Amino acid sequence: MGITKTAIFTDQDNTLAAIAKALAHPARIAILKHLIKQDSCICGDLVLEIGLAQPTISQHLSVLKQTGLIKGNISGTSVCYCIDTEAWQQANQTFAGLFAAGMPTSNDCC
Amino acid sequence: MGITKTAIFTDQDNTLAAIAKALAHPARIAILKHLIKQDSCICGDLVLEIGLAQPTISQHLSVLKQTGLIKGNISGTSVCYCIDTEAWQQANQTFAGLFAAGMPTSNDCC
DNA sequence: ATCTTTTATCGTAATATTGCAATATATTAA
DNA sequence: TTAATATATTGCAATATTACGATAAAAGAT
Repeated sequence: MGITKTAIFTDQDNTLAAIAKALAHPARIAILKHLIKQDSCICGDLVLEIGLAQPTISQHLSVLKQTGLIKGNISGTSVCYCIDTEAWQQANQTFAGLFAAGMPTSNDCC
Repeated sequence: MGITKTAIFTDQDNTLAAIAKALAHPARIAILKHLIKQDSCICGDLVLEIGLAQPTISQHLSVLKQTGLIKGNISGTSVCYCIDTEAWQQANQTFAGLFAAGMPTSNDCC
C-alpha cells in the first residue's frame, strides 16, 4: 500500500527508521557533508555544488530540517543552514547502539 | 521523477545512502534486532514476531539480503537468516565516519 | 516603488515502496 | 506419490519519493 504500519513497531524502531530515511538519499548525504565541511552555514551554494535544481535541493533541505538533523536561520534574503549538533549526536548514539548490538561472537549462519 | 540521479554523486555517498535506505523501515530494524537478539538464525518466526504477512516479511528480508547486511542459509524447508558481520562492521564504520565528521566545535548556525 | 536575489511552494510526471492475496517452488514427512 | 510445511514470486492497489518548471514570497538594492 506504500504506507508503513508504524503502529506495529516500537517508538525506538520508528525513530531509527525515520533518521535512516533522512539519510537514504545521496543528495542529502552530500548536503550534510558539505554543511559539515564548511562548518559555517550555506544556502544556495548547494545548488551549484550538487547538480540538482533549486526546488529539488530545497525539498531535500526540508526533509533534513523536518527530521531535525539541520537548522536554518534566515539572514537577509538567504537562509543559512547548519548541522543541529544536538540531534546529530543523538542520531550518532542511536546508530552506534544498533551496530554495537550486532557485533557479538558468532560469525556465520547456523 | 521518483528516480535518483546516482551518477551525480560519489560512490561513497551512494553506498552510504543505500545502506541507510535498507535501514529506513521499522520492520527491517525490527528484523535486524531480532536476528541480533537470537544470534542463532531465524526464518518464519519473524512473521509471528512482527505483525506483517509472510510475503511482506520475505520482501523486507530480500531488501536486507540484497544490501548485504544479512545472509541466508537454506536448511531443510526453511531458510536461516543472520547478520553478515563483515558487512555489518563495514556499515558501522561508514556511519561512524559520517557522524564523527559532524562533531566539530561550532554549535549554532552562523 | 521597482528590480533583483534568494528561497519556498505548487503542480505535475515518472518511478519506488509498502503490503498482501494468490500462487509457485522446494524440501521433508507419511 | 501425496500431503504438509516453509519460503519466494507474481500481480495488484495505495501511497511515497524524486525531480523540476512555474510561480510565489520575502528581503535588500537602486
